[in-house]
Amino acid sequence: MSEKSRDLTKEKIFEYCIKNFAENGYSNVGIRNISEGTGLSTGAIYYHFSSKEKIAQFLYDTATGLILDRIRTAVEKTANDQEALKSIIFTLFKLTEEEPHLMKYALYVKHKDFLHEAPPICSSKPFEYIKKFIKAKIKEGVFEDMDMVIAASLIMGPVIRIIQLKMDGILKQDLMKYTVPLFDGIARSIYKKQV
Amino acid sequence: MSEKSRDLTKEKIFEYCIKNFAENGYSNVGIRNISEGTGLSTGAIYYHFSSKEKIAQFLYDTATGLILDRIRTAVEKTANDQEALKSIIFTLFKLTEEEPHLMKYALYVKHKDFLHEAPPICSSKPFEYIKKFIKAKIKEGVFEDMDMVIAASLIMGPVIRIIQLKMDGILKQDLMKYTVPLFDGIARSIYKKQV
DNA sequence: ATTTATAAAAAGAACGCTCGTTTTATTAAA
DNA sequence: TTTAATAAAACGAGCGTTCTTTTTATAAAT
Repeated sequence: MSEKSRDLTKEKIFEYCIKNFAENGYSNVGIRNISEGTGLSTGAIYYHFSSKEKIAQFLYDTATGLILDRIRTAVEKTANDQEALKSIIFTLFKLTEEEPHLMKYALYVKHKDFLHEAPPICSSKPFEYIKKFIKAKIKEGVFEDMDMVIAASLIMGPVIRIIQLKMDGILKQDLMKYTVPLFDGIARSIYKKQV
Repeated sequence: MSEKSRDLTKEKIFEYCIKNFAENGYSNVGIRNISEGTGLSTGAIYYHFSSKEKIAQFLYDTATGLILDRIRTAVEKTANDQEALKSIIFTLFKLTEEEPHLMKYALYVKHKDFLHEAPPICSSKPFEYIKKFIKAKIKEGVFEDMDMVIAASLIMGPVIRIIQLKMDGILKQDLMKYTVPLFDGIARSIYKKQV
């Protein structure tokens, strides 16, 4: 069979699983659920993934990869430092609105439960990228000189928190509207005072 | 049997479950695990809790109650506003160091997966209390006037984030040492400028 | 162009195991 | 003697996975 067919099937599994793992929890979604939801047989699923865990692994890699791509593209497009951080926040908010399942999977699903090799989400590709970004800004003197742990928490903490509020259904409004006020708040805590 | 005996058994189950649910995930801890871990039979467990879900419910109520108590006590002991927020942060950090399983259970375990009645953790007792606290401070003019969602995220986001870093094993150092620098950062973003 | 050979892909029944729970029996306390 | 508490075996359902069979696509041979 063609490569197209294989990719199509894998994509079907990806689509269904990322949605349902995030929504119902990894343990609450069985192979038979996936089978029903995708219209594939258990045999077909096991032909493409040697185990349920391998599906989760594939989801994890794909999801973190997609998020990283979006962030990197956003940063590379911006000219100045002030805009870069704002752009990261905006991108994450937009991604949450556009692909809530992707974001839910990346932030919520307890990967440690079933992915024994995977690092905790805070050490995943996108977060590592942002960490490097922060470190560079401190070195350049754009951000106040402070402990990396403190800086990373002050910057990403509020962003993740507000995303979770949205994903929990507490926040009904469009996340993107919060970009500027949240950025302003974060900026006060980390940007160097211009005396 | 005496009430003491009943409470002792319940406590044994509580101790074992809060530790293992947080560590291994609700679905990965079976009744037989609990039985082995506590030295009780499945019959004994089901005599005290009519279902596994009821255990989780009990853990949730107890854990959030304990955290709320600690926060409330801390706030009530402090005299001025500046100290109150710092005290909340310190208390949460201390609690993380002293009772990591309690904190892990409260922040990590996906309650929605099995507790269909329970609110998301951000709407639990401790968080509601802190929300009220923030709202009051804004009204009093201590905190800058801003959207509640923004304020809550700017304050609790970094705190939760740093706690998670510790619980993930990324942060090795004592959390309490981060109280002051983190508070200072948060303060810059929310306290009213004294012009 | 049609047939045939080969492997990829999918189907679906079956297996063994573990789960949450129930049942029945036994022990300890009042 | 009656009830609270524990023990342990048993039940049915559902799980992840494997196995065997059938279908489908691809390419070479006629």
